[in-house]
Amino acid sequence: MPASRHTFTKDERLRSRKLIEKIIEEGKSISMNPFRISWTITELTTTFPVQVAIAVPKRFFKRAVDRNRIKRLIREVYRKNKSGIYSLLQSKEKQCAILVVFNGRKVPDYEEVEKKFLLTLQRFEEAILKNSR
RNA sequence: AAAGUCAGCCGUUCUAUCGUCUUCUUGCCAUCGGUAAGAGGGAGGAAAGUCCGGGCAGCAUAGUGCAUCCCGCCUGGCGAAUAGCCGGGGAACAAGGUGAGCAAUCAUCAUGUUACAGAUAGUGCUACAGAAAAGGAAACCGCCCCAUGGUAGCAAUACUUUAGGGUAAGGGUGAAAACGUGAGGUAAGAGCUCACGCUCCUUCGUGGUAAUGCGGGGGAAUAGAAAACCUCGGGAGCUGAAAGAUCAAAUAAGUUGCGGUGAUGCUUCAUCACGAAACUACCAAAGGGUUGCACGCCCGAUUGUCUGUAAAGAUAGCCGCAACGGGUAGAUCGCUCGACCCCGAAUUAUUCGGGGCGACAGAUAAAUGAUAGAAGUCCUUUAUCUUUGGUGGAGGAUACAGAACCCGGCUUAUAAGCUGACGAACCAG
Repeated sequence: MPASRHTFTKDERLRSRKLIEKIIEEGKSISMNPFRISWTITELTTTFPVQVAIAVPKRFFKRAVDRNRIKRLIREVYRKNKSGIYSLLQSKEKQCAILVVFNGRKVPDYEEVEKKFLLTLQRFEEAILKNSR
């Protein structure tokens, strides 16, 4: 597994309706403005340790262009900074399904997303560590 | 002129790094997939709203009515199209020019506008203001008559108070005041009467493919809005890609239970008897279909075996219903070229073959991207030169917006640029 590469292929995306429903029903979550991460430790059908889905609510962003833009920004930041989570989960030999929700009201720029999402990811890693003990 | 408004056209480009979906080729792992590399392709004029019309798919389909939805002047062209667009014409309306008329109004000219069937089928509505807002209703001011009191006057009469009545001409309110103008008439007035005029219906003649125009006769009515309901005419079977198909059987086979039929009546023919054929009814005996509803219509087992003297009964088969069973947000297909044109063949409205024309993203919790830099275009400012311009510097702007089965339209959103129209001044009055 070439963990150093910043890829984001089909298998790294969370594409199963069932799993998403499972996260919403029984997953744990942390919030940190403007992001919210929900996850559940489960077995996946892929060899990657994590599958991610990104959601932007239609309530706050009526136009599809805005929603697409936000999703793409979050995806880029995740793609470039996912290695920490990967190595963490691989060391625990676990797999995880994650749902990222953007709760802001304005379309952010790249710098803002990078700064805040990285912080959120850190909190997420800490939460995983706590839970596995 | 400039700003601006409206309509149409157009809808910037390149490089680097890191990524993404898809097709093909090659290598490796390995077996129908994974992975790596390379090459090709990867949002729009509206992809949007989902407002019309189709293709395609499934289900349904004798027929009629009701409901629901869509369309609404005529004609020619394009078109699959009763959609839409373009051209021509008709009608209505608007503010103008010219002419006729006492006037209302009419004729004509050019321009613009029109979801342009019906408000004279019916029900309801018409804010505010106003006395009154739709049975030809309504009396605030005004006008007139009669009675009565007062003042002035010799008197006629004039002014005036109060009560009753008449009056829709005038004023005022309003988007709109219930036909308009002129004359007669009257106490004052009024379609009360007459003439002319406006609107609608009908009939005859005539021009036009038609919408409809012109002329004559007869009749009726007189506000607006049909984008309030509605009426008339024309059209539409219903549901939409989460359609639908396939993935070992795929809500099948099979099993069980319940109900029914098996075994109704009548007519004709035939026989010693058994029987045969057709019809009808309960709605059959249960049930099903007609996919919004109703009427109506249609489908639907009735064929054997056994027991019994017979009546009848049992059962197979068949029909219907219910339960069990198997499946359940996974994969593949649909899913990416065509409602196009020409020729030939078969054949009778389709198929096959060949050629041409124009297109050629195919994702599925959602690919087509992110970051950095540069160019282009436009604006502001500034410097300079060979000054109606050119060349530099600095700063700013670069819209609306993201495919979701596919087409043809409509509607709405749009920076900058381009094109056209309107729009100032001047002249005249």
